[in-house]
Amino acid sequence: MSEAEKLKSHKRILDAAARLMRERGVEATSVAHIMSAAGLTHGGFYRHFPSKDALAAAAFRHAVDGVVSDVEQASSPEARAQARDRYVATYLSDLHVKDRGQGCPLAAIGAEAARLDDSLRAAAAEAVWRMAGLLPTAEACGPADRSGQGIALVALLLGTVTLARLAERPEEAAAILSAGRTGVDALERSWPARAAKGSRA
Amino acid sequence: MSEAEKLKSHKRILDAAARLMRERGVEATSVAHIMSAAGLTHGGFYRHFPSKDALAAAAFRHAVDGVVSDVEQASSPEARAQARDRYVATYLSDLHVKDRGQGCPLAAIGAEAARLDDSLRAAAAEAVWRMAGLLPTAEACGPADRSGQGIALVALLLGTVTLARLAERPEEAAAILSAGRTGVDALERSWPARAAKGSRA
DNA sequence: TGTACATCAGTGAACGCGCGTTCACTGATGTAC
DNA sequence: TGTACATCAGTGAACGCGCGTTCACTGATGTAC
Repeated sequence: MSEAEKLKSHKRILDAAARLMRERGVEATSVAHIMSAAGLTHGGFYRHFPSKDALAAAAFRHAVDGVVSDVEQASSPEARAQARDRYVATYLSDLHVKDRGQGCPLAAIGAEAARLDDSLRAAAAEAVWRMAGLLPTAEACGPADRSGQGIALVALLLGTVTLARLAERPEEAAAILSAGRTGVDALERSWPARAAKGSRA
Repeated sequence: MSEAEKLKSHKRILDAAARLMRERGVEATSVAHIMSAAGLTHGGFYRHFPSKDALAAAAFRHAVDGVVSDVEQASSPEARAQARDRYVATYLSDLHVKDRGQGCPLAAIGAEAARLDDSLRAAAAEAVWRMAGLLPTAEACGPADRSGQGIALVALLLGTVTLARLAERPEEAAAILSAGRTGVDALERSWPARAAKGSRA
């Protein structure tokens, strides 16, 4: 049992947890199930993580890494803009609605993270700002509130996929995704400058 | 034990379930806990509902009723428009972020509903269209796709509150709510007509 | 190079606990006569 | 009006089960000499 093999096991556990927790929820996924999916037995779990809560937080960060790395690692502004547009298109795709296990962890378990262990909540809160940082566009004219625009885009994306996952018929899900795309266009096109307190008339 | 008393018990169970399931999630709320909150013991539960799943679906609908009735029952178009604006303002309020137990069930347990019992999923899917029907504005010029606008507004509202609930510090939550408000303004102001397939350039 | 030993990843039985559901029972209700 | 009886909401013990976590053990690794 070399150190390298332990690291491999560790990664398999993280991968399995990140997938299963997004597919079934954090509470509904048991330590034994995760270990079994990683090709191990449940007893060895505590050689890798001090608790299920600690694993949940680590798995959440691991899932975020997998989802945002494409955009974050773009080498030029042009490549980044392209990766960003690809990210939005993939986010609002039929595949993302069906494949919870590899999708956005905020959409899959964000609401659950808010009421479970605090380290999981903190991991999810980090993900909010990390994802929001990827999304603002330069298209809005004038001194746009880019941070607010990023947050609103994350909220719209997350909400759209959450709604689409509730639809029974594929046409309903498609209509919801389409509405989300139109909404994204609107937020990209006309985002205002940072407003004085209370932006509503 | 009169029939009226049974109805009172039934309503107490529904009220307790609707609140607790929104506060703690469906799976994390036990039948015994709900019955105890309703002032009863767990054994009597099955005189009221055939299963916990059936209760979850009924409680979800009950929660939706409580949340949308104000707008749906408005007697005139003017009263309805006012109620709608109040609804949006309340939705994106600090109180809603803190008070999950009385808030929007889609924001609290929508993602969970998508992967649990099918009757719960169906109840949540109904709520999507019901809420989306309340929100479109007449402000957009031309033949706007009102149905899509309603869906996008629900998605943005739900997503914004989900993100705000993850924030640790009150200022972060306030910034997220403010971004959501600005986003709602943008979607109200400039929603296009129903687009031909594939609205992105 | 060969041997004794400490380390520790992984195993699988065991723990105490809370879950959803069942069931024999209680006792108040309302009807039949 | 008074009595016998069926109904059934609610009680609380019990069921089988899966959970997170612990622990004695196994056996391969790598170091000390």
